[in-house]
Amino acid sequence: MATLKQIGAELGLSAATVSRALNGFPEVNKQTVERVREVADRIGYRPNRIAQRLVTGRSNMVGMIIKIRADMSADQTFFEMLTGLTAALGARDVDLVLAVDQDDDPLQPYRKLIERDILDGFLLNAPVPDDPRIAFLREKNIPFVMHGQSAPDVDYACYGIDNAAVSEDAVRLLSSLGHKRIALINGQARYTYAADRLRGFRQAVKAEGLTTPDPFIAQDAETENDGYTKALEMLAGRDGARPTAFVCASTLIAAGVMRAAKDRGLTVPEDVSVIAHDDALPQMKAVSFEPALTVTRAPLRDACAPLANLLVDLVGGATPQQKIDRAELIVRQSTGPVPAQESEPWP
Amino acid sequence: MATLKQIGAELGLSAATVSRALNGFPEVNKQTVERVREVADRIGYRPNRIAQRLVTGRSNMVGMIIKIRADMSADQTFFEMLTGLTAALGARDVDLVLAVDQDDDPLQPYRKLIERDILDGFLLNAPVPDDPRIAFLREKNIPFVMHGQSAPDVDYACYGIDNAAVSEDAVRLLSSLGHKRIALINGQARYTYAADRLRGFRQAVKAEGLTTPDPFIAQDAETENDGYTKALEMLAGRDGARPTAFVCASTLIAAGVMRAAKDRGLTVPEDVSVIAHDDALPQMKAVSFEPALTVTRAPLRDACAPLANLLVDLVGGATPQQKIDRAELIVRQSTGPVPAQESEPWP
DNA sequence: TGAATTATTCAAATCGTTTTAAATTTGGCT
DNA sequence: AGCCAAATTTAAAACGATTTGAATAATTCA
Repeated sequence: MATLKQIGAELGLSAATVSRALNGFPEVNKQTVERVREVADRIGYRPNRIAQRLVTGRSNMVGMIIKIRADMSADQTFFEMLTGLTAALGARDVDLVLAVDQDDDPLQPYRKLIERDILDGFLLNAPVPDDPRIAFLREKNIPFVMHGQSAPDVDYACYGIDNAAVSEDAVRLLSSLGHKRIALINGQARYTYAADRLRGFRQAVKAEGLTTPDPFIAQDAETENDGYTKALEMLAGRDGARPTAFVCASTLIAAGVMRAAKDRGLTVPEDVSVIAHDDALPQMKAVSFEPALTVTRAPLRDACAPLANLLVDLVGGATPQQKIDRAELIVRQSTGPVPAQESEPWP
Repeated sequence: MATLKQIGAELGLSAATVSRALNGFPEVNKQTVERVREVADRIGYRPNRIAQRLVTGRSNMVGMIIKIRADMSADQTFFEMLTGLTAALGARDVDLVLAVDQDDDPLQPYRKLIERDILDGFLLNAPVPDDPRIAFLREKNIPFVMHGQSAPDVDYACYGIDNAAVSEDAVRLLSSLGHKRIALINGQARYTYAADRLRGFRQAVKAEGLTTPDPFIAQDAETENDGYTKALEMLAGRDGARPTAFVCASTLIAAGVMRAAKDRGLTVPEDVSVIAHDDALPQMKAVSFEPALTVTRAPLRDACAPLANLLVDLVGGATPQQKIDRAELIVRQSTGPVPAQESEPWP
């Protein structure tokens, strides 16, 4: 392996000058920079990361803990994030070290990795209210960036979408189409994102002068089948009134809802409108639904670069920044005007 | 952070002696070792990995590339392996760096990580015949361990199970129960493991004096639904004869096969016997099948420690070792004697 | 007791880079 | 020529561990 010293020897320069030349310091003679670059290229010089890290005190590695659910099912979103994050971090010359959370104690894997003492920071995801990881990492003074946020106003670095607005946009659209009976099939209630969606939903429903009775708000839906069974139940109705519109936590759930509608002999969007939040996962494309699905869209992949950059900057000494984007509302064919005979609010 | 020098200063010793004391060198006075240990414990000394790595030339990190399928679906087995591998590697003080294979070129992610020059070796999985990664890594002289093997006899480090024997055991069991019409629903044909299973199946069928016509050998089954549809097809029979037994690549596929049998009005094991290979994934437990599933069992989790140890040893200079274990045959209730009226070979 | 071992310990080099402080060269100006 | 400032380069220290070769202390043997 080529070293700075070797390059220096070849050119009659010191390692220090070579280092500066390659790192673009302004005080190096332009011709010298040229010559150094040329030799470095020729012999294929690559800086020794370890040496670099020893002296800078940074490792250029960040960690991420994967939380595996009790049933060990693989999280579809995980690969999407993993792909995007390794690419975004790689662009800034940072590597991702993964570990798995298999304990009951959510902090244990962080402790283990911190003890190793080779990571510059952590990427956190799936925040819950009062997430214990935040206090823990903060106390240890270890940089981290959260995907999403554990509460509406936080002062740690985070990036995510406005989940309350996601529901609000959906409800407003449906209300403008005349819908008065809007159901929600929400995700895992323990996560903050779901709490935010629920809050936004309730607020928007109220703001539109409507109500949604509890039986028509479902929590903890995950699979297509969850969407199917919950929608089937809801479509049985109450006192002869059934929801005319569904707000779904994911396109997967929306698929289940649409299947339920079909099984009940209802068509979308003539009888029932369906809108979902779309993480833009490759395997569940909203456009290829029949009819094409109206969504609030915020590709998970788009979060990767901001998260990576936020973290790398933070490690570099920047101050923690919060960034909350708004999901895009894309109206397609799964939402339509409320059917005339169903345009009354809940009895 | 505590350093060797600090400990030495406190005890009036040189850093060199402290280093040796902590690393158990024999030439250090026992009392000295005691005193050093005591101080190190008290101030919570942890060796600086980076410094250690600079001088030893090792990084104590190994890489693994995750291949994501075209549909981006998460591989169920991946999390199981990831969990076990991080634990097994961690026990030997090694970290796992992950990257994602998203290119058409299977070598690209390896190139990128190698270029980074921070990894001691690689863990490979899902070998295919003539796997290009082998020649590539070998040429670059980078240690690696394969989970499974790309061909029957190889000279690189690997650990796996005897996949030909898996099928042979299954066929032999079924044959001993009188079955003459045995079907195979195999996994992804492009992988070596599936080729081995097919080879073992054909050999065993022949050895038992039987045949299995091509329509009753299915390839590329992955999901429960694949198992369902392929079994449904096969159970329609040929010239009035249907398979009396199924050998399945996974418990998931077996679940589909059993559903298909049920839909055809057949009961397991009275009308149809089902045997599967069981990777012992937590979400698809063979014992909780109705009836409990007969399997060849080789927990994926059990492969993690051998793989980790093989690789760490290899990095440490050991010679590449091949280890092939035999899966355990566990007879439960899903296999039984062939029904009397179906005990004839294919017409 | 003195010499020869043996058991401990130490100073210094090493790994390859970055960075500080000092030294050298260059150029401009009087 | 002489002097000052700017431009460029260098030597050396630093990061924190391991390891080599040498030095010192403790023991053994004659």
